Amino acid sequence: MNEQEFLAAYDPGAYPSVAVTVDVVALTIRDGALHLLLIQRGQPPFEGHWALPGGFVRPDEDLTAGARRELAEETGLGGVRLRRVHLEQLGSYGAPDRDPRMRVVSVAHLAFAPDLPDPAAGTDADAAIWLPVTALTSRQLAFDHSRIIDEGLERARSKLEYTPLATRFLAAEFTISELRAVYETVWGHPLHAGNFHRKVLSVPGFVESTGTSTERGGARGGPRARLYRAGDARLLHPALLRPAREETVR
Amino acid sequence: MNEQEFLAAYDPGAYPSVAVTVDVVALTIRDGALHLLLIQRGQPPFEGHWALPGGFVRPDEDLTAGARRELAEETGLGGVRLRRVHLEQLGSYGAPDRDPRMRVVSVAHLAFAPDLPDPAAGTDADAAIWLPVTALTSRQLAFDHSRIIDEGLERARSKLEYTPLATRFLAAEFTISELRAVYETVWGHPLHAGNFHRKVLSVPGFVESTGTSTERGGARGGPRARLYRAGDARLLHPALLRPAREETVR
DNA sequence: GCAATAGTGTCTCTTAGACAGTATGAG
DNA sequence: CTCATACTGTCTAAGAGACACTATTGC
Repeated sequence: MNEQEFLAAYDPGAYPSVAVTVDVVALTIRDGALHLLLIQRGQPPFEGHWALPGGFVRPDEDLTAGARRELAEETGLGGVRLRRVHLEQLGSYGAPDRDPRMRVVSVAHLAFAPDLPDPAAGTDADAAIWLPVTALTSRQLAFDHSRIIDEGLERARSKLEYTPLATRFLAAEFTISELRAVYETVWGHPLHAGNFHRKVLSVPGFVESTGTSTERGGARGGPRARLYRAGDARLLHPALLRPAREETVR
Repeated sequence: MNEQEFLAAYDPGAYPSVAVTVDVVALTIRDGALHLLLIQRGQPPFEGHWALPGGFVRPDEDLTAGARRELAEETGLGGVRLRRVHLEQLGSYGAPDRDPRMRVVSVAHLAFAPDLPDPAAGTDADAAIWLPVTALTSRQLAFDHSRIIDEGLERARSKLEYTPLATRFLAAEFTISELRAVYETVWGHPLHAGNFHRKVLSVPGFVESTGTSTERGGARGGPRARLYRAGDARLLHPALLRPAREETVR
């Protein structure tokens, strides 16, 4: 914020120009597994590789608005269903050599979506799919998207601890078991059903009862479950902490 | 990531160009109060207003490297002392109208520094000061820096809960009381000395004993305090949670 | 009937926090 | 001496997690 800016006011070419993109790590749960929205690149560089949905931020749109637009384009979603998707900024990635063509700073976002239909092919011809995150290791991802995804997944795991955002993976009404399945899927390990149940109901504002129950019991038997919807809490207190593993702490 | 990019590979003028700056919310503790590094702008827009230190990211530097460079320029720091400063990315701010001259996306960073000398006037002629954060309300800040500072302060308060970064506000060796003063200053309310003491020592890897003590007791009497240095933990487990206030949760 | 599930009760261990108490050392 | 401070002991309440148990449903 010095002379350079002053000059820039009169000569827009005097500042170092950078391309800014928005990318989205969009997560959903399908068939009991965590899935990630990816597109297959149709052009070089990284032609044929998988990449995060994203694109250049437009002149008149905010960063988060750009991310929401990109998500809408790739999923074919709109209106109410898109509004149920949680979207937050994840971080910016701007290593000078991350794109071989030019200096690109990517503002990555993180999205939590309820189970969505298969992506409609967007305005562009790139193939888009929901890919299980367990299948990621064998894929060659474009740019530094592998790292962005890693940080997005860790953010997601962490967010489930202290926010009620797990409900964003579910329909408007859900059972405690379905909510538990979200935690188990995102955290990757089983939880104790009874303790989880009591814990969720004890956190103020996490869920509120609808007064109704499911029409049927579980697929393999069991009583009908009560239905809940998301409560008004924005933070969980006390939080639902993952069991701490020593290796993550040091 | 579509045709536009493909074109851009051949015509660097085809993508929407944006200026990218790095700004730094640099915090330190002086005289028992939390201080923030600000510079006074010498040019329009917002001439005479206070602003965060920052500037354009250079073509061959990473975002965080740019933030560290800006911090070094404004504080006159270098070498070992700069390396003791904690620096992390806070978030990016890119509302289309945040800078009246052109589209600017700012990648904000958050820095925790031990008590530093008064800023040397940097390469530019802008005045730089450490301002107590309590004095911020009466100041007109440039751009959206007021919001960036708010989010930086909240991030700082939150980070003290689950990371050992409070030690970054202190010298390499410190007493438990000094550490408690950091928490009290950043969180803005007093803590129980005895319980804090026991809690800090019980968290694995938070602090480790140096085996030495201070030369003198406190200014108003009392025994000499043992000295500690930062331990090897990167996360505190269990965390030191702020007492939850209902209004922050809803 | 059998097996799986929803939901509740109870016990133990850990932790947070309130409070008290002792030793030390500056003024 | 006085008093603030460093540090420790003890008690209580809350919460996490293990385990057990009942009731309900699909097959």
